[in-house]
Amino acid sequence: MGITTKDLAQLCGVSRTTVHRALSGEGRIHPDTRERILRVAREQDYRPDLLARGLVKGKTSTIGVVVLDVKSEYFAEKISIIGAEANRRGYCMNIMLHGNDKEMERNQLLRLASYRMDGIILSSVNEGEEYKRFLESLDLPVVTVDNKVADGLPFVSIDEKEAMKEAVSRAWNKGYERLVFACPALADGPNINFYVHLQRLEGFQEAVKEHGELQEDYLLDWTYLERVEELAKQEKRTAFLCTADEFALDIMKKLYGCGLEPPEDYGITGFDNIDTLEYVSPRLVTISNSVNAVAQTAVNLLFDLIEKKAAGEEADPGELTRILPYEFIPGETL
Amino acid sequence: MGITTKDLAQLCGVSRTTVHRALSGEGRIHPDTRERILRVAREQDYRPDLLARGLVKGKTSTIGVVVLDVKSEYFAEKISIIGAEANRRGYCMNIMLHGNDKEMERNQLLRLASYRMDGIILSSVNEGEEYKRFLESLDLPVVTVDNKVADGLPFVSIDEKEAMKEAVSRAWNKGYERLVFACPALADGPNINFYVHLQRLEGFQEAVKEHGELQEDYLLDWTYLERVEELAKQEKRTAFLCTADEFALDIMKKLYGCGLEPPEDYGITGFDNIDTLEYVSPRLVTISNSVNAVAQTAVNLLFDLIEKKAAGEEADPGELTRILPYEFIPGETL
DNA sequence: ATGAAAGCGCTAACAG
DNA sequence: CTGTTAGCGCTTTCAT
Repeated sequence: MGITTKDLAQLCGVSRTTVHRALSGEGRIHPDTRERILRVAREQDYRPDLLARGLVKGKTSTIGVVVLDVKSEYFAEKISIIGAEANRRGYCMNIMLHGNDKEMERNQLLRLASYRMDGIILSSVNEGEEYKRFLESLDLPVVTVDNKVADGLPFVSIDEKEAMKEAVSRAWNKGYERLVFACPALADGPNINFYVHLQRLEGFQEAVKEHGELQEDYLLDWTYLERVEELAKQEKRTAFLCTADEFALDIMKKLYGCGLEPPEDYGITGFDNIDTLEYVSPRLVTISNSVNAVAQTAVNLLFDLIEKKAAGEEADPGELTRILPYEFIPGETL
Repeated sequence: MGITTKDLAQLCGVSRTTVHRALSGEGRIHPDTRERILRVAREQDYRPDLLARGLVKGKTSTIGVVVLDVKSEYFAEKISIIGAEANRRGYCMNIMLHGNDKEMERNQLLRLASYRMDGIILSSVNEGEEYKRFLESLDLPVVTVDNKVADGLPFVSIDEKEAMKEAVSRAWNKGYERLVFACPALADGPNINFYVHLQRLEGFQEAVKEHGELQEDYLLDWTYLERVEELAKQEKRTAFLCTADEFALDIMKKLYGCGLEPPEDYGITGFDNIDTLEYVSPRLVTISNSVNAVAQTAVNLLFDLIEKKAAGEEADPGELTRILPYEFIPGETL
């Protein structure tokens, strides 16, 4: 490395402690010596070794963020917000990706813990009690988002189920007679935590039951595009309720190729309200999962927990789970 | 924290060194003691303190990545590739964002250096000799991408200029008589390093000169959408050459609202070939900046430099800059 | 107002 | 094969 406090001490003819006092601004020190030390430090381009500091302080003023990847606007947006808030509080953010790999996720978390992150925001692919214990063993605040790992862990999300139910109701009110639930992602299981998608599925099923005459159908694997034409061409007025905007866009693209367009020939809704929709016509009906609000809430919660932990307090279990409102985004496709 | 090697030593009735030997697998140690120590370590859920290890080793097996943000597919894709390669080599990746803030970028880099990252990949908003010296003062390998900071620094990119020239040529060959260079981003300067966009501008200007009869026009600030209708409706056949797909999409959207569509009413090309284009019709003509290749090359270069540095060797200056080929992506809008 | 000494948790050099 | 010692660079008592 470069120069150390020891070097500075020697250069200034003082002790390391005095150097530290000058640098940290804490403790009594003669203004002159302080200025002298600071000047020399600047001249010598002194930079504190954060590893050493973290080691002795037992904390790093850094929070970790572990997500699937960063390719989806969904995570990207979240990360921006978390990072901004962290910076505002004088913290740093450390992003790590797990790429849907359960073991990788574990390793990334272990690593972050071993680097003494002060807290972590996690979008997990794991779930269950065993994993919950693992997370707790890290012995630092972990706030989960997107996928629920287990009850009792800090968790921030929107009411996915209710959102899907509203989509069904709206389709029903528009006179659609047959609803197709499209979620190819569910075929990737059971290795991955599909909490979100499952919630949406549950919401769909419950809502369909409430409307007796409604027919239901499902597209639950990656060959889903092969069946959409057939489904859209049936007599009954059909709407596709997709659990992600991407699926909806792919279906629209496919059906466009077959000469079919919403809302005339079929109805379709997405989920997530990704930015791409701005450029797509007709405007896709979708549901905003309030990324900003979720991210902001999650990071605030994390800092609450960090402060509580630093103060030696226990977190209030009732405050750990926060379900935020979703927002229905109207469009032209239903 | 949790348990330390000291605790393990006590629990096993051996010295810390022996514990270390068991844990690291290095040095002579009796198989029985090793097994015993490893067992206890597992039982006690021992995890090495990476800060302490980094401190003594002087390296962390982690590389840093500093980019604008993570919202653009461009960075996201790069980050994925860099992360994958880092993991493959047993390294970790640490992502930090500067959000186009020059000071922030400096701070993020300082921080990474102070955490003893082994190397950094940087998409900078700074430039110039002074900043080059700053980067060098960090005393660790830094590979720059996207924006060139200064000559002599490791830099990976595509031939932006040549790409733009090809776009001009193609427009010319298609019979367009007037070319509009659209790059609102240039208005954000001069605080930011617009190397890429400037390169594209230069390419445009040079190419236009080579085709004498070609008329040229420029949209260089964020009010650009206000003028596109007027420009598109002129007599001469007009094509907009945009320095980013987003600008092109916005123009198309705007003109669509005016009843104008490419390629009948005007021509348009983008830059970057972002994923969103898949869902947009008509298919935008664009230029792929080979993100994957750039990222892969950059990360490989970085590891070369890291190894060279570890071996105490000097890097070959000739190998520092790598310009990769771009790819012209045909479509329906020109 | 300054300094000496101890310690964070780990690794490395050198003895035994 | 195992242990002792020292040190990474910083912070934190406790003296002076």
